[in-house]
Amino acid sequence: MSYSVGQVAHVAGVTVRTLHHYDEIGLLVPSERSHAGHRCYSDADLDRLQQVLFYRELGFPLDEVAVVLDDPDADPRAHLRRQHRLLTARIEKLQKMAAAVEHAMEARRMGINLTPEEKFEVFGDKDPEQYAEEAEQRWGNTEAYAESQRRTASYTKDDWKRMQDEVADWGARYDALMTAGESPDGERAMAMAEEHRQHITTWFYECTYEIHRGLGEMYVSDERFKAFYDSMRPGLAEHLRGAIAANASRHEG
Amino acid sequence: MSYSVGQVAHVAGVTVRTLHHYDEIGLLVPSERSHAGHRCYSDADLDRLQQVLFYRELGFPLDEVAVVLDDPDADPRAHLRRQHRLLTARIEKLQKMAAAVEHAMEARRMGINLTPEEKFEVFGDKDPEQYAEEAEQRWGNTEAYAESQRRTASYTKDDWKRMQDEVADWGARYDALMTAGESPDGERAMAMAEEHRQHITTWFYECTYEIHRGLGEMYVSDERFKAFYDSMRPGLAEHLRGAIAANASRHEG
DNA sequence: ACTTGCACCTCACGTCGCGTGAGGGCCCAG
DNA sequence: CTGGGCCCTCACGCGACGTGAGGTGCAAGT
Repeated sequence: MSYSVGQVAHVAGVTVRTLHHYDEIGLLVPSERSHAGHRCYSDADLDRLQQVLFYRELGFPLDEVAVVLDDPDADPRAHLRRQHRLLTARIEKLQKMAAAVEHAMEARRMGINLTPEEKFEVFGDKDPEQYAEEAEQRWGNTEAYAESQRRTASYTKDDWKRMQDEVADWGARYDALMTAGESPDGERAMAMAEEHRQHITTWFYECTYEIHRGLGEMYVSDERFKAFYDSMRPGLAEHLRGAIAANASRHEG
Repeated sequence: MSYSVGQVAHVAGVTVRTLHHYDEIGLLVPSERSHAGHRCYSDADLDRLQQVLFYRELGFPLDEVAVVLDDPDADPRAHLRRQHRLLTARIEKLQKMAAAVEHAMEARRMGINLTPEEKFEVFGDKDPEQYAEEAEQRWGNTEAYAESQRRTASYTKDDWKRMQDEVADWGARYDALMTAGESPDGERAMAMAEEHRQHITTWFYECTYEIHRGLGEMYVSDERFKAFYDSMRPGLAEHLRGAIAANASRHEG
């Protein structure tokens, strides 16, 4: 029961050259060679290959992979545990990136512009506060942006305007709704929340209820978003958050 | 308001050399040069850099990044949408990998061994059925494995045995529980489910209630896992699934 | 018996995305 | 006028393979 390079390459989804390479650098040396000098991979070799590919997938350089795999006091259980940790960490990171993208989309939708630092927060590889002071010096005051940013905001023309109109119309109706004393978890408020979600979905991206709920929270936690909504009517951000949450609950549950 | 290479490198979390490289290959050419020949990056350049880094992060080769960014009929909205799609796809893939790792852990825990194909399913980059017939020829019948696999299963010795004993003990008590006619959502069954979860957590990895629920489903859907549990007592797999679900519900909600 | 074909082998050079100096210029502080 | 700091342009190196080029072992068709 041993497999040739071609067979291994096939099931593992790698090229033959890759297997040759791993042999060359000693990362995965087939446990046997046939009479004709052909590489013969055992089941144990396949197991090792699987581990190699796993760590490679997560961005480990091959020499480090060799180190972790050849560590004598790491049994298979330890590897599985480690892999599970790495995966969940990775997933979390991507979810943060996704949240950042949603954040950026919302910023566009409202014509709010982000500072350079915020734009790169997606890749959150540094302490955001650490360089805060330094950034002030480097980048000057925020007003400088407000202008330069407002220009860049205009790079979609017609439909950008149309979309803004939709938002304004929605805002006016939400204002009226609040004047009428409607509760956030009332039918009409939820309908407005749903319309809000639809607006995002049609103009930007598929906004799930889960995402929508996250946005609702952001509208009160992020000052600029709060300011944007409260400019339509004081307290609207807070009210909307409730409506979004109520609307999400009834659709999810 | 323009930034030097050093400043840009700092906020973006890349090296100066990287920026030089992107300039060389025409991927990100700073919109201006200072009197002394120094690169001056504008806000728009920063935006572009952010996009570049984003697609790079997701594994795009730089020339393809150039293509998507220079596509004239792709406005910023389209990019954000695309990025969101890519991220969610990526997250899903990682979650499947995590599920596969959990699957592998369960297989180890029970001494069930997987076929080579199954081991590489983690990287699910091919249609599993497409090569099914071919695989039969290549790998021979499953009985051949059953043996060769059983050997490899022995590569943790002492504590592997101890763990097996724990499982056996638990099985005997679950058997008794069923003989007593306990319901899956009864207190005692839930306690056994919780013990089951704890067993996994102490021996393998942090088994959340969500993961546990997934395992419960697998115990009835995957033949070998079902066979393993039903070998303790017929119908145990099904009963356990219910107990796990009930136990998860009371802890989550 | 012969060749055709396939899957394997070993060099060995090419590519991509940078890392890492080497050698030099601009400008401000001491 | 001499450092020190940040910038510049070559230009070679490296990791993880891709991509032929040229040769071997073996089963199947003519």
